[in-house]
Amino acid sequence: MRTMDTSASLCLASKLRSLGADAGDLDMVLHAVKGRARVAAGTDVVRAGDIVEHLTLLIGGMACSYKWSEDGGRSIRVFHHAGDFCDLYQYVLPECDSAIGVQALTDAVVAVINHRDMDQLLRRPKLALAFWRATMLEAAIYRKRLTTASRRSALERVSHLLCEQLARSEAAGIRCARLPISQIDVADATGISVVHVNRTIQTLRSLKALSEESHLEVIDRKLLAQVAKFDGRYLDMPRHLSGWAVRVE
Amino acid sequence: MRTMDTSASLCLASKLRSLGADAGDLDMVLHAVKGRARVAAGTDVVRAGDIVEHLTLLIGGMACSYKWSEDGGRSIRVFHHAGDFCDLYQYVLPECDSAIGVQALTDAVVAVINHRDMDQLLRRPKLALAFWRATMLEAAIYRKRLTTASRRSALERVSHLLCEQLARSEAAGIRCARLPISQIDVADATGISVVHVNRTIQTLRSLKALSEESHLEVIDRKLLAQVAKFDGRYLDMPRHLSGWAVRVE
DNA sequence: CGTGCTGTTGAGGACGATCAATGACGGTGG
DNA sequence: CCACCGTCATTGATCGTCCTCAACAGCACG
Repeated sequence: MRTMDTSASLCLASKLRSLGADAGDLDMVLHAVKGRARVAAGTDVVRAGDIVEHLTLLIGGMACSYKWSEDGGRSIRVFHHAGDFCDLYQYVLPECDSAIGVQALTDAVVAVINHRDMDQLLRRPKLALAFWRATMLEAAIYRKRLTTASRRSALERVSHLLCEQLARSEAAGIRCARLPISQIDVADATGISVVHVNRTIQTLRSLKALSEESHLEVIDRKLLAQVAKFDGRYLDMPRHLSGWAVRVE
Repeated sequence: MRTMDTSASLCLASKLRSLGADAGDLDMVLHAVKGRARVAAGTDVVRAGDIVEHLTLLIGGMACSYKWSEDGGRSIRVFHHAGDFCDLYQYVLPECDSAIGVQALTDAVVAVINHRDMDQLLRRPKLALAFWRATMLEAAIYRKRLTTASRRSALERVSHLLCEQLARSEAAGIRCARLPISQIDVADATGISVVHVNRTIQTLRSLKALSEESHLEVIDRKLLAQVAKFDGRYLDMPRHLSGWAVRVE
């Protein structure tokens, strides 16, 4: 394994294993992963509009997929955590939605898998299913957000978003209550105005769910989850597949 | 082909072909399709909570996937048209989200493919990719709706929903301006209150985009698409893959 | 020491939810 | 045939959430 360091193979391996891949599968994937690189916070990992010939893999740090809407606003579709594939959809549906960009929220580490190599990897049925599941997991996130987005109050939406990111960053092995997300990011991800996001966050602070500091730091996860009506099971699929112990909150 | 009639094999075949499957793939799939059945409008095709051992295929008619939310309201996640798989996610992610039901909106015809047979089908790489793409197409719908849901006005959301269903029913080979959807369905799908959906539809009627009758009938697609800021390209992926001519509106 | 970005606060107003009632229509049983 | 019921569509009135505009404070940056 010259092309990958330990942390990289660790986060990718645990992810794929949890999706049902076996040891042989993992080995093939790790051999296909190329071009590890550092990206500074705030810069684009995948530029909107580029035609990509490879799949981008987020090894470390946090990023977001966004799109510019007609009216000039940025809309964030989803956040990415260590181990996530940033543009799997580009491989599955080439030429579709190439206007999506991926931006690093923190200093990040990325790697790539060429689409040509993906073709080979998918000849392994279990691996194909694992990749399929990865996209389904993302779809489950969209579905969940869809119901929360159109039906719930700003307080619920914001706290649900925070719960989701916290749960996912934990699933990626990072246990940190502070999220590297600005209030503007929250606004762009929820569709709520920045001003109202600010007031909402202040409400969460007064409830003692978030810290008083100006960055986003969760101090009472249980309360936050309660406010958000957060039920993380929709993210737990990997745990089920891999037969891990059910999480005890 | 004893198990399927012409229309059934037609709609399924054209769908899979557009997703990249070849003739041999199609043949295998058609052999795996079993148990064709009629379902009356209003009844459940897939009962919420049931553990299904097969994949349900909508051959004819229209249906919707819905879920009961905590507060007793019904939330519609997505509408299904002829040729759609109703519960592909159940195969990919067993035990996840089994609380989703599928209800027929019109008299419908359904068939099934056993999960065991799916395992066999997926050994064919092209077919696996085709199924993967089918779920990605659904995910694209969720993504699109996510941005419209959280950012746009009721008028845009409702008209966008109508445009989407019209485009999809046309993609399924049905060219009919009348949609078999009640205002309640629209409300449950958009997250807007029934009362406000009604007022919104009246606005669309006064704009001459919808007919004056009490059912939903589109009389000016162009205007509706304009109001909705509808760009159907996110649904056009099958056309791209199959190299079909680009649709001329 | 300006410049730009993020966070914060205030005031006014629009959009859409909610509650409540009524109408239209088809089906069902008398 | 008609009274009754359930479902869906429609209308009015009130009210709350959240958007918009506008201004300012803190902080990092050159």
